[in-house]
Amino acid sequence: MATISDVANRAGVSTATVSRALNGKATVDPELAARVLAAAEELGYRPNGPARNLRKQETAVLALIISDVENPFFTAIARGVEDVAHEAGYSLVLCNSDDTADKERQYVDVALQERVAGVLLSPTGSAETAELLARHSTPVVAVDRPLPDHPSDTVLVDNRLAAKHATLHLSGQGYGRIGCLTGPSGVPTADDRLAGYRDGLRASKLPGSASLVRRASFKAEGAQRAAHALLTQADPPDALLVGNSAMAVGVLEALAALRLKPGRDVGVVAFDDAPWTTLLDPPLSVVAQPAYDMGALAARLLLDRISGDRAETSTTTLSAHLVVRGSSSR
Amino acid sequence: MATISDVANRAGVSTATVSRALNGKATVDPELAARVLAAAEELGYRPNGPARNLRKQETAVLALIISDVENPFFTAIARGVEDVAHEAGYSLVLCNSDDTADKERQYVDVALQERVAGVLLSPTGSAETAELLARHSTPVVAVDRPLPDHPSDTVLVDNRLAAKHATLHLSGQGYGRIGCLTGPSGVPTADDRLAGYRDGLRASKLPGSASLVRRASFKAEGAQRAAHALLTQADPPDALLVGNSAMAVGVLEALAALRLKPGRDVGVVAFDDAPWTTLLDPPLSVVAQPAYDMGALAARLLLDRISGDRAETSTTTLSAHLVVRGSSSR
DNA sequence: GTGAAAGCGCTAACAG
DNA sequence: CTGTTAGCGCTTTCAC
Repeated sequence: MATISDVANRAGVSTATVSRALNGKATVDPELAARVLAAAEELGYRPNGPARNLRKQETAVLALIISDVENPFFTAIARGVEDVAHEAGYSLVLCNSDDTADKERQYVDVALQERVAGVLLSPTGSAETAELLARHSTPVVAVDRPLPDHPSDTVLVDNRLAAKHATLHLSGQGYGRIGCLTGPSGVPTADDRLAGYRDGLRASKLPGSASLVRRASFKAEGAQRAAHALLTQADPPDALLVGNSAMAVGVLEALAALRLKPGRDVGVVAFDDAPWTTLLDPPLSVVAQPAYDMGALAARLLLDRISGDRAETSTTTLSAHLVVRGSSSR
Repeated sequence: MATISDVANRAGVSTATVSRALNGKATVDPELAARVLAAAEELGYRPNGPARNLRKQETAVLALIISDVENPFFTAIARGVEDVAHEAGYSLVLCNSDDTADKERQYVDVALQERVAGVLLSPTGSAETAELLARHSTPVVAVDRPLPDHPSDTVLVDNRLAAKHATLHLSGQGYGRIGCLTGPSGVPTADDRLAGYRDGLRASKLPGSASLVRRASFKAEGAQRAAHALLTQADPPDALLVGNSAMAVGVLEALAALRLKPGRDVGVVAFDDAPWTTLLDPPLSVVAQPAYDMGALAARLLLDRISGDRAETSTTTLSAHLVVRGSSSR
């Protein structure tokens, strides 16, 4: 592949001039600049990224490490990140941690090695990753979940409050035995939603009970089993607060299998909005999270930090809002 | 950040030895190797990726350029790619072209600059991109759509045949005026599905008519408008073949707004399976594409080509299969 | 088995 | 305004 000196030879100038011309530095004779541009074009010249990055000691790439590319919540975040990154001339490397501390550490490792300008992370909660990041000076912002132990810029949503509101809504609709299906213990979003659910129960003077709560992975399958167990036990719940939209699929399947109708038989509110929720009969009530905005904001914070504009770390908590549809009233 | 010579100093050896030790070359005194490893650990040393890439004239990263991270079909492909890439020690850079020739070219450009080992591309159809790729020697494999004009390794699905089967199925269920809602003209998958639909019509001796066909972007919104127009015209279709799952959402919304029930009033088959399709009443019949497998296969082809194992380019066409559910029978 | 030294392609002083 | 030159951090001959 053509190098800068090939271009220099062809244009009859030095490599320095080529570099200046190609990078749009002011001080280049227009005529020479034109010759350089022409030569570069003819040769199909592309600057060698690694060489440039090595020399400049910086890259124009951001890494985004999320737990699941197939989860619409995270892809919406990715969209937000990508739009502002792209706007600012940065590329985005997307990585899947699968919510695994090990894969997460591996990806953080390569991000560090490749000397990315910054990393956006939805942390699994592994202290090791946080440690790793803290030891190096690469700017980081945590999205959706905080980075354990080490303060960093963070963009969260107020899951606890949203869960409380959803629970109060259910209670207000006359459901008296509200259950909760949330994610794995230790995952902050899962724990916060559970806490908010308990807040809601308390505020509406409803009885809480361990038998009304189940945990599962944030996937459809586990949620289906958990919902089935919950609904077939003695004294089953008459409403369910569900941890995310993938789980909602499982819950709805379990309901259908038991010939229970959302709303009429069992009130349902799930976290995450999705385009298909309005197609159901009845449509699904949801807690909509501002995923795109979270991504965009996180990217902006990261870019600011990269350019050294801010010193103090900040935590921004966005609010989610309840969208009431048919599945949460009889 | 610590460099290789910091490590060398601390271990009391040369940088060459550090390099050899860290890369697991056989010929290093075990005792020295241990000292090197210890020093590297203590300093939190990470090899400088750009420097290494520059020196080795190669990188361990693959670029995947798709039109939409929020489209489950493409994320499933990404999953397949990522799993095999990761397995082979490669990282994946994911980029969104938004089905825009311009963004696509831009991303191909950075991929070329960063000297990625190879690129996987779901081409928009822009000849310019194909040209660009062909001029440089970076290995490429096209996924889901062929690269215009320039032969390359390609992984496709037989959209045409699948569309024909779906149409025949609809006709077999007694629908006599089958319509088709497909993607933008020029997008091969959209055109192939339309062609297959026409094949199906012909094979079942059903009348074709321009008034039964509409094009829209592969998104819900446009599809909703198009479906509404189709269904409110004189002599509306009694069944619809729909281009993808996002469009299906729009179509189903249009149907609901018109108080038309899928299956009973209008038969519906849509491309792409999705977890929520079984939650609908009636459940949605779909053409399921082997997206994950496409990604995995494409990645394997690319890896083979990178290691120079193959010379001839190949085109692999996978088949999609019809999943019959309630929306395509009365 | 180990070290010295060259050089990957580029940018940024520094001279002219 | 342009060219010469050094050097980013690493791997890899080439000597020893």
